[in-house]
Amino acid sequence: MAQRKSRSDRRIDLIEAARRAIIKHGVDGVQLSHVAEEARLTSGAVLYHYPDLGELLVEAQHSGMERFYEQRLRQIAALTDPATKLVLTIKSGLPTGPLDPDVRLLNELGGAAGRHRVYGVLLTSLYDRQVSMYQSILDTGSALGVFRLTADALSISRNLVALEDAYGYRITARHPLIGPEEAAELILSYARTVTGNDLLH
Amino acid sequence: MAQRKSRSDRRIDLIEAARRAIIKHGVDGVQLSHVAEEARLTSGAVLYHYPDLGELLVEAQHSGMERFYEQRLRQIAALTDPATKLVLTIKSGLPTGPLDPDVRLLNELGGAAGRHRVYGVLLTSLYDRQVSMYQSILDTGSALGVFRLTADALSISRNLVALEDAYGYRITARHPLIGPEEAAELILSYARTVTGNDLLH
DNA sequence: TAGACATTTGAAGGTCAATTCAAATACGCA
DNA sequence: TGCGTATTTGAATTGACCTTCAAATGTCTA
Repeated sequence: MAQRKSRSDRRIDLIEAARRAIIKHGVDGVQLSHVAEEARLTSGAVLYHYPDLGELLVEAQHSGMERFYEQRLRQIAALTDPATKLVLTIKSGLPTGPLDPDVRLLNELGGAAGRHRVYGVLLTSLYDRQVSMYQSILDTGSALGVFRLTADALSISRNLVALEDAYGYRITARHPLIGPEEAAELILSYARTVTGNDLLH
Repeated sequence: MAQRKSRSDRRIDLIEAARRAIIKHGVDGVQLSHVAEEARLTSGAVLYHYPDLGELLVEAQHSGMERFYEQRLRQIAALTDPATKLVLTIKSGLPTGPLDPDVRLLNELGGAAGRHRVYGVLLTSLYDRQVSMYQSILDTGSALGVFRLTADALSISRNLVALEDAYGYRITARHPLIGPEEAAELILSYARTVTGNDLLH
């Protein structure tokens, strides 16, 4: 028998198991048994904690997104220079490689968002928060005279997040010429143009 | 009984039916019965033409992509002015709204591309061709002195396609503030900066 | 240590989808 | 018109998954 765990501990395990299962089989392909296997439990045990698999999947996606977002915030929290901040933020939005689990998970949502309203809402809220993140960096840099923006900070931020997203897809799809470094360079090329800053790294 | 059709006609029908089914249920959620229903046939009839559902789905995605790409080429074929061409190309890469079937279909691939190599290859090849499309417009405009590029045409093209992709996702996910017009404006704002052209439309 | 309770298992059942195939049906062609 | 063949149906089989639940097992506490 698998190790017994408290309700809350087990739920955390199950959410992680669900994340792995989604990455392997897709939001619309995951089965109860996949999650059970990832968690090293039987289907019955999973059902005991989450009578509705759909709810577990939504929670898994939600927690995955939060983790991704908070990681990004944490990475720049200590920094002060807007240019350094911007460069690091761009890099933190890209997968480390085709197998990066966080980005893989987010990518699974792309298609599902069009079909399941919940996922659309989740994805939209993540996008908006990431935009705000960039916007505050750009505004600060602008106020300090480090950046000379060629367009409003909101539009630039929206484009920056959009670029991250798209290259995330390209990288997980294994584009032979575009990996994490190349993608970062492409986004930086945009960022340099619109900020008028060299953005050295 | 459903109308009898020739092998080739029925296969075309089935590919269209599969496209609709994928949009409704996702690549990993489609079932034989879904496709049969869309085609107004029984499962047996579908199996008679495509013994392997997986192959039908790949063909459906493939043909959907080709159609999307050729539509775009056709739209700009008659135009001569690079600026007009660029503007129209940008618009033709965006969905008409959250329900646009072509973009919905493509979006379904995003997640699957990380799991199924075939889909990754398909998606990558579409991306590369779209990049070439932009690149040729930029090169021409540059040669004519209409565009004054702030970076190499390849990088700009990659970013333009990336932006289209990403806003396609935002729109199908029903972002409350970003629709087809707003997305076009955002991409145009980038295009204006990097081409030094007003890109009026 | 014993009893109570929470968690997990494993088996049984029902449902649903894929698959197979013989029979029916419609079409092309002699 | 009638024969032969390609296409489609419908029913039967099989297998997979979900769901339920009684029993087993571990943990906590009195």
